Amino acid sequence: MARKTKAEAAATREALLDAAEDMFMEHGVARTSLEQIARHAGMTRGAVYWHFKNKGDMFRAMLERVHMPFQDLVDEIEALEHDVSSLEAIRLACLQGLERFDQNPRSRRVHAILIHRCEFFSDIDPIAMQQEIVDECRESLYQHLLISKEQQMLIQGLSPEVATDLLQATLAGLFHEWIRDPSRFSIYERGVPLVNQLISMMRRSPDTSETN
Amino acid sequence: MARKTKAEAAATREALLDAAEDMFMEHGVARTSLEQIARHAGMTRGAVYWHFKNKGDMFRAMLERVHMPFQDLVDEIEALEHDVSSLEAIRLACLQGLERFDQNPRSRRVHAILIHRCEFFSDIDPIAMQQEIVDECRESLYQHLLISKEQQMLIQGLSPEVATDLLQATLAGLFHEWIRDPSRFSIYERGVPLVNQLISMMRRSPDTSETN
DNA sequence: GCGTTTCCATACACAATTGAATGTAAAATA
DNA sequence: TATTTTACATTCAATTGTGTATGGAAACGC
Repeated sequence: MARKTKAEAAATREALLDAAEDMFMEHGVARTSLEQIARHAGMTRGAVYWHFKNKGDMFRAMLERVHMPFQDLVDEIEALEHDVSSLEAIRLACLQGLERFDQNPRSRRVHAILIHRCEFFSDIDPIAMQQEIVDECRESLYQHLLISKEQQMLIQGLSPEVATDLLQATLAGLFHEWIRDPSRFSIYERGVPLVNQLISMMRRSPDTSETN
Repeated sequence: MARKTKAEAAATREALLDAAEDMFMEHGVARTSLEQIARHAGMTRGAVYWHFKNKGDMFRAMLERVHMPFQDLVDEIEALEHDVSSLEAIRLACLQGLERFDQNPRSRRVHAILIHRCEFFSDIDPIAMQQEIVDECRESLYQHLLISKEQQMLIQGLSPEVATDLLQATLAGLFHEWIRDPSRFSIYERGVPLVNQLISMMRRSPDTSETN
């Protein structure tokens, strides 16, 4: 086989990852062989074993193409329109996140694979990967809700801990419900009223003069 | 091999399912062979193929041992202590469900397998199974929240649809967070304040005289 | 008590993957 | 331009899992 340009080689690498996404999504990770992936990309297993160590390595590379921490969303919001309360920043970051998922089919597909199309294999632990993502999001939420509490933005009797549990659970539940079959509804359209309703129920009304 | 008593045969069937749960949980469904399951139960594949058609059939049987619809919980609540509002019935049913999960290790394990330890295989579609469970729960919640709305139990501006989305998402999110690693926290201890807080935020306070 | 059925072990044939070894022609490099 | 890498394709050996067929002894029906 003729050697390819560096650019061409990079292109086949991407093509292999695209093919992997396709096959993983359609048949599940365990039930797709490297042969199937290679064929679907118009190559052979030789190409796969050149670019990746094995299926686990391929999976990892697939995930790295769409990684997007929640804190980055908050940072973007706070950088863009400053002078906004932390509770409002959270709300806007959530809405922004929903929009991203709604409009980035690759991110959607990869997350669907991570959650519903794979189990253990080789040295990859998808559950641990999900845990990492959730923990990062949760920690970010908690930090901002802690500030919200200090800023007297939360209704009385609502601790930042419970608020975090509530928001995180709601977002996770919505996400899981949606990712199970994204064609059923738009996560954005269902999520926006959900987030707004929840945040509004948690936000202290400014006129009342409650203490703590 | 000698023939066993009917009782003995039933016992080995249960033992095989127990072994399947163990191995599925530990290594994932795809990566455990029927040989491994049989060995772990102290038998051979002959026993497996006698009691079950194949791995998919075994999986289905495993699920049937722990099936528990949400509506049954509500029915139990309403049968036990009648004269309770539908919103309160939902709340109690949720708490009851949390307690069940907390105290039934088999149910916990099987659900963990369904959600995190399997993907497609043979004629089994785990995602569709999850969908069925969620849809049943969702429909039950919706019916009762519809009644709650008619009974003027919900705060103004909260539709039964959004209330359903909210409750279902929260429960699902909590459940997923917990099932990912049940040793991290007790779903009951975290869930009780979560459910109470959410329901209380949705419930209209009785003294005010809002309309609709 | 006798035939039949049941419950399971053993053995076999078959297919599917995997990792590695080898080949090769063009691109890089010097 | 000569040499060395690179980017794959092809082939091979080995493993693993599956479904089925067969056998045997004890339990069950009568």
